[in-house]
Amino acid sequence: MTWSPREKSQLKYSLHSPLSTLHSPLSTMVRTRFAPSPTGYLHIGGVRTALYNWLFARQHGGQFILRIDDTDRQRNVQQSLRPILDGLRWLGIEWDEGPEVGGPLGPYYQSQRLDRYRNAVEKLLAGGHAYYDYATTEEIQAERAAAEREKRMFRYSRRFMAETPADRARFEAEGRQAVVRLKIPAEGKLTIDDAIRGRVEFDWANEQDHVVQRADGTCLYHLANVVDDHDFQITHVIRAEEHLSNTPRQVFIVEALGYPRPAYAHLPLVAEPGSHTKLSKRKLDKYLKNRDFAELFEHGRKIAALIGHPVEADAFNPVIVDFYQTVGFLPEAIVNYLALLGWALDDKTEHFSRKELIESFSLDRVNKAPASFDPRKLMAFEERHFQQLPQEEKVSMVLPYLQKAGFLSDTLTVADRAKVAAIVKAAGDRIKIAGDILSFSEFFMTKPPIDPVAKKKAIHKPTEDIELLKNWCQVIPTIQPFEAATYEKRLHEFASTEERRFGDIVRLLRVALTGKSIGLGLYETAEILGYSANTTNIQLFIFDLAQKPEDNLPRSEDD
RNA sequence: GCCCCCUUCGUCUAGUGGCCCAGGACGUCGGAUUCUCAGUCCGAUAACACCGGUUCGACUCCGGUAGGGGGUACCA
Repeated sequence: MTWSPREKSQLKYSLHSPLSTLHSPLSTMVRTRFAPSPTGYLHIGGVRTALYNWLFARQHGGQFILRIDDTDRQRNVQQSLRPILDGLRWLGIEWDEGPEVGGPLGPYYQSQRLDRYRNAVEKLLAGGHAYYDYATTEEIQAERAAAEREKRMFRYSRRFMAETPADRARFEAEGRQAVVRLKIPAEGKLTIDDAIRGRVEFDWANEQDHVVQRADGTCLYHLANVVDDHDFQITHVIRAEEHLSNTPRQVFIVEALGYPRPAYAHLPLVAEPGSHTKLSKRKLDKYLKNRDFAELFEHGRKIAALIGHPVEADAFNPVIVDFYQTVGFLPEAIVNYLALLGWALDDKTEHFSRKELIESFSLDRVNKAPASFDPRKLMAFEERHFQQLPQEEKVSMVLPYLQKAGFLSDTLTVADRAKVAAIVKAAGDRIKIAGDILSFSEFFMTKPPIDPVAKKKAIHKPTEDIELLKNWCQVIPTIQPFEAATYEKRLHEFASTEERRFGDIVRLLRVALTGKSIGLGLYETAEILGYSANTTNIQLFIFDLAQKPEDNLPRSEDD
């Protein structure tokens, strides 16, 4: 069933009725959370979930909590957490409570809350909502296989359920060990009013007696999740759609424990480019076959290679946030793009500042269908946000890349900064990512390498071209002051006396000065390079032409 | 298999019964501008998954089908 926006917004308030009817200060409080498991990287889909939680909390003046789901991995948690914490901070998704921030309800690591879970299990057991089960894994598997053979749905027979101390003693005498299972009702329905999907109905008959505690006493995700959400007073559980099917068992635990039910909002998946399958970090090879994805990767790879960042590293992957941070994307652009991946304000507004997002975000305008990740559109947002940056900020963003690539030393001179500022200004919209500054390396080299293809394109007749360049070198000292405007004027005068097409001269000079066929405007290039580099680069080029005549044949028709 | 969710241009989306022979953005393709590239400007292209029903009228409501996705763990 679908809901009108009005119905939906009414739903928003009636949903978490246990809280809103309390008339306590809690009723107006919004608390959301993002609960990553420490995997060592921040997935772009995870960021979107975190972002929506954060936006929702900020909009309502509530709190955004970061909790670490490390029930499964005790080792290297801190190390695996680092990229996640750094990534979130870089994107400006700050948490009010959680790791490195603390908070009144800590600890914020599941691995440090085990006693809480144990208590909950006890309570479940005491209330008759769970039971000790002594079946072995093999026995369960056998039942499952039998069900499959008979083409009926598997449901555990509860053959080794122990509800009395006597039962327990009997099974234990056989050397069996107990897990704790949920005692799911045999029939009946469960309705969930999802803030995004509307009303969703489940049949208890389709649920399993899920295990909540292992034989060794450790507990499982769903139990921990529910207990933590309650302990942290989470009012709105906003998470990916993959959890929708798991919600019944969580609601079961919620009710069995007598907790108030939080509001649920299940977000559509972030899918692969051009598909509706969940975007995965592990399928880089597959995505690289997608032209747009490959282009983004390649763009980043070039930058990374120049700054000595390992491009074969696991985290160097456009599915992972680290990629964008490494090559110099703007957090604002990523946030803007991701906000729109599954949500829209209206039929035209696309460009949002963080503040605007906080003001206009709403759960009831979140879409239901999976949204595929479009590298191209992300890039478009990056371009737009970068364009709007003040010159000074562009310069500050770009400088570290020149330093990392070894074009500038760690201690910057005023002249360095001025030069970079001039390049950034002349580059205009050519710089889209901070790392793009590295495509203007010619300004930082005493002898820029000459691109053979560029050279071939610019050369017509080597001897005449050399002659032309020599003549131009005679003119250079007369360019006073040595600036773009005067350079342009002299060059036009020069072109008319030489009787060569202006475009040809420009092309030739560009290669002579920079070694490339593409670059900034020629006059600006000349000005930034300065008087001496102008003459020496041209002389080096002439030398190159004279040395390797075989390379300098005029290009043929089919070139 | 069973359960749940989803379905508007290639992609992100607007659309809450007549405003829609469907609007915006990215892309793509043309064209203009410039010394290259980027940008900018102008134009074009392209979608309501399908079948029934309800209604004077359906992208919008209902039913079904198909397709896609998720779940079904002593993973999270």
